[in-house]
Amino acid sequence: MKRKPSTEASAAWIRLMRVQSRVLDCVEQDLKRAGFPVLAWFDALMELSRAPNGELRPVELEKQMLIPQYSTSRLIDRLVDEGLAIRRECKMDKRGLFVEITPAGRELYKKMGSAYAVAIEKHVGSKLTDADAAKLCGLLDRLGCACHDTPASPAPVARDAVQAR
Amino acid sequence: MKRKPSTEASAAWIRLMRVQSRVLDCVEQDLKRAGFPVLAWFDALMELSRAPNGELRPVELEKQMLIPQYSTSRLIDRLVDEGLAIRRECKMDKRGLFVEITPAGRELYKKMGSAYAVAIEKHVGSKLTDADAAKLCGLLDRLGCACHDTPASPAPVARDAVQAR
DNA sequence: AGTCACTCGATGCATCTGCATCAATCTTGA
DNA sequence: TCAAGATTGATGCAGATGCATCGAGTGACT
Repeated sequence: MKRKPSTEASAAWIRLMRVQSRVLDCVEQDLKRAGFPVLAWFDALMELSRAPNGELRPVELEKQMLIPQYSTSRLIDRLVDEGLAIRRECKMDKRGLFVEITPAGRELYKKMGSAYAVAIEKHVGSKLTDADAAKLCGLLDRLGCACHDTPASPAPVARDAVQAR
Repeated sequence: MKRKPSTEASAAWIRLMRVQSRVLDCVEQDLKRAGFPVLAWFDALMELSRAPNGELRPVELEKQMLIPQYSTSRLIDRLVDEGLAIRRECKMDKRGLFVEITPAGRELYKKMGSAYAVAIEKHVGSKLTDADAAKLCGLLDRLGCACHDTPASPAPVARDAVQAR
């Protein structure tokens, strides 16, 4: 019944953990050295700037980013503190609110996007052929069926939220 | 000019982040539900129990686990607090010390190992053939090497040469 | 020997995270 | 209509993490 994991499966697990940890670290360090905030901020700004009117309910942001509710709440706190977003009243549901990206937020999003693209190319793109990257995608998808991203996406950088731990 | 990452590379990056986050979460939750501590403890106990005499210098542990120095120091604190390891004097180098796994540590390592193996099989092994797992290993390995620090980036600050650990 | 640069491990501090819980509001159903 | 329950977002608290720095010890060079 409970077959032991094969050596191949174990090896894949170990590499999955180690390689992502290392690659994430490299990318985050590159961005940090360039004076940018953590990737989670970028993800949030991306979701907001894609949303109609540049605004979202926190609960929507939470679903997009796959992070816990309290985490969303505090992320919004920080974005608001930095003037990258504002909280707006939600008239339809007085429990809730809207978070709207500010011009400063859009500007940071844009600049960060370029640096991010460079970092991804440096730490991922340059090490794999497109065909191998596609193969890697296929294999990874089988491990986590929750990633329905269209590879045919025309966007330059990550068009989907990048999970920052 | 900075070449943009291909869509394939971006997709691979996104999946690498999301899938590992998700799989790690699944495995950690399985272990937590069974009453075990976090995986970092297991990793440490594994390194210790593999080492000759069941003891290692913190600096060695740090290299094996790829975590920062202070993180190692505090992980050892917790292991010692739980009676899973002890700190021993190091006569060869009075700056340093040895960390030695205790019988309780070995026992936890063993029990946790079984649960861990089941979880890996469930969340990784069962989803890939051995051949595919091997292919995945090969692709991931190519991402793992050398994150060399090129200060060639046009970014503002290029201060410390922080090496990713 | 004396100096200087370096390694090893610990720790103070600020921040971040996970967990539990809260108040306010909405929805449901009798 | 009103009570019961669910949903939304915030927060107090404990523990974890990142960063910088410290003190002790080592090793090399003069």
